[in-house]
Amino acid sequence: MLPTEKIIHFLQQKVEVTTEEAAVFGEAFQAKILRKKQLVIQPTFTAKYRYYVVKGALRSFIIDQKGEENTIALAIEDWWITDYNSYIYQQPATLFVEAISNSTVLQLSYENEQKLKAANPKFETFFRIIAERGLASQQRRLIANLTQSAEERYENFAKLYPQFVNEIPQYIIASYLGMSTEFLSKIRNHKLNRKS
Amino acid sequence: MLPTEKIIHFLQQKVEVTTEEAAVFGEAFQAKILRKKQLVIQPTFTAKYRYYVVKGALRSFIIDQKGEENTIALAIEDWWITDYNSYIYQQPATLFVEAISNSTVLQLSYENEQKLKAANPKFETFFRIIAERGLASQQRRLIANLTQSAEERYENFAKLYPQFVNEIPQYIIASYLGMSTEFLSKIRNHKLNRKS
DNA sequence: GCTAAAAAATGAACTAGCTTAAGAAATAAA
DNA sequence: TTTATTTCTTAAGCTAGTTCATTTTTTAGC
Repeated sequence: MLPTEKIIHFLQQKVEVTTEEAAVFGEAFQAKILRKKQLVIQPTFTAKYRYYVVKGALRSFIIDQKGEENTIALAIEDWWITDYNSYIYQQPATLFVEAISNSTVLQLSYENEQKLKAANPKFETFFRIIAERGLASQQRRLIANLTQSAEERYENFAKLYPQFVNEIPQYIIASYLGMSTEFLSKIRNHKLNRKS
Repeated sequence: MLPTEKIIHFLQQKVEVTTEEAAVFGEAFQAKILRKKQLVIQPTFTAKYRYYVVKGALRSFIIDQKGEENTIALAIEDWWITDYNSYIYQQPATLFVEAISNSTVLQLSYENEQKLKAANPKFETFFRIIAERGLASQQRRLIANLTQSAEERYENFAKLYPQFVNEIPQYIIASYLGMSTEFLSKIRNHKLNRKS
C-alpha cells in the first residue's frame, strides 16, 4: 500500500469522507524515508511537523541533567508522533524524535494542518479524535507508571506490545518503562529472587 | 460570576463565537454543587459526564492492588476532569473522581457533547483544542515523572501550583507526585541530609 | 469548647531499583 | 574476516524512597 493510501485508510476509520475529501487530506502530507537513528525533531528547534508512521518505528526522548535518555513515546505503524508541546504551541522543542529503525513516515506541517481544519470540519473532527485518543492512552500509561513495579510494567508492556519486545533495543524499552537497562536485563533473565 | 458565564468566558478564549452560539453552548451544561469528598465518577460505572471546575478542586485517582490511592489528575478553577478512557469510549471507569473541597462544577453529558459538536464546527474546534492542550500537559507531567527525583518533583510542583500546596491535603499531593506521604513530609520539613 | 477522626510528623529498619565497572555477545562496518 | 561499535549481562555495593509503628497536630462535628 502506498503511504498516502495508508493514511487515507486511517482517516476513513475515524470519519466519513468522500473520495475527493480523502484526496485533499492525503495531499497535505509528504512521504519521507528515514534511516535508523535519523532525527526529525531536536531541542531548541520548533517542531514544524507531526509524523504518521507508515512503516518502521520512531520514538521521542529527552536527555536529562545526568545525560540519560528518557523515552517519552514510542510509535509504530498507524501511530502519530511529535513533541506536542512544541508542535501545538509552535515553540522550541525539548524532545528529540528519531527513527528507531529504517522507517517511512508521512509528515504534516503545522500550516497544512491549519489549512485542513479550516477547509473542512470533518478534518477538525479527525484531529479532535486522535487528540482524545492520545489523551486516553497517556492516561493509561500514567496509571501504569504510578501503580506498578518495574517488573509488572515490563510484563504488561511485553503483553501489550509483543512486536516491540524483540524488535527494538532493550535500552529503549528500559528508558520507556522508567528503569535502568541493567535492571531490565535482570527482569528478562528471571534473575529476580523476590520473596512474595 | 455565574457558572454559565464562566464557561462561556472560557469558550470565548478558545474560539470566536456569537452571543447566540455562546448561549447554546452554556445551555448544554448543568451546574452542580459538590461537598468535600463527594464522588462523581466511580469504577465499574461508565462516566456519563465530563466536569468543568467553576470553584474549588477535584481529583481523579485509582486504588491499586495494595489498596493505595494514586492521584492521576488534579483540577482547579477553569480545568476539566473526567476518566477519559471511560468518557470518550463510554466504557466502565477505572478511576474515581471526587471533590477535594466543597466545589461548584458544570457537568456536560456525553450526549450533549455529541450534540454540540454535531451542531456547530466551532464547538468541535473547541473540544479539539482542549484535548490537545491536555495532551501537551500530560506530556509535561510524564517528563517530570521520568526525569526528576521526588524532591525535584515536589519543588517544581510547589512552584507551578502554589495554590495547591497550602490548600489541599498533603497525602493527595504525595500520591499525585508518586511518592509516599511520609517521604513528602520529610522533604517539606527540610529533614533531608543529602550529600550533593 | 470538647471529643473523635483525619492528617501530618518522626524515626528506625528495610528493599526495590540504581550505579559502577568490567566482560560477553551481537551487529555493523571496513 | 577482522575490527569497531553498539547492546546486553552479571555482580557487588549503595541510596532514594518505602514500610511500619507511634506520636503529635489539625480539622470537623456536636
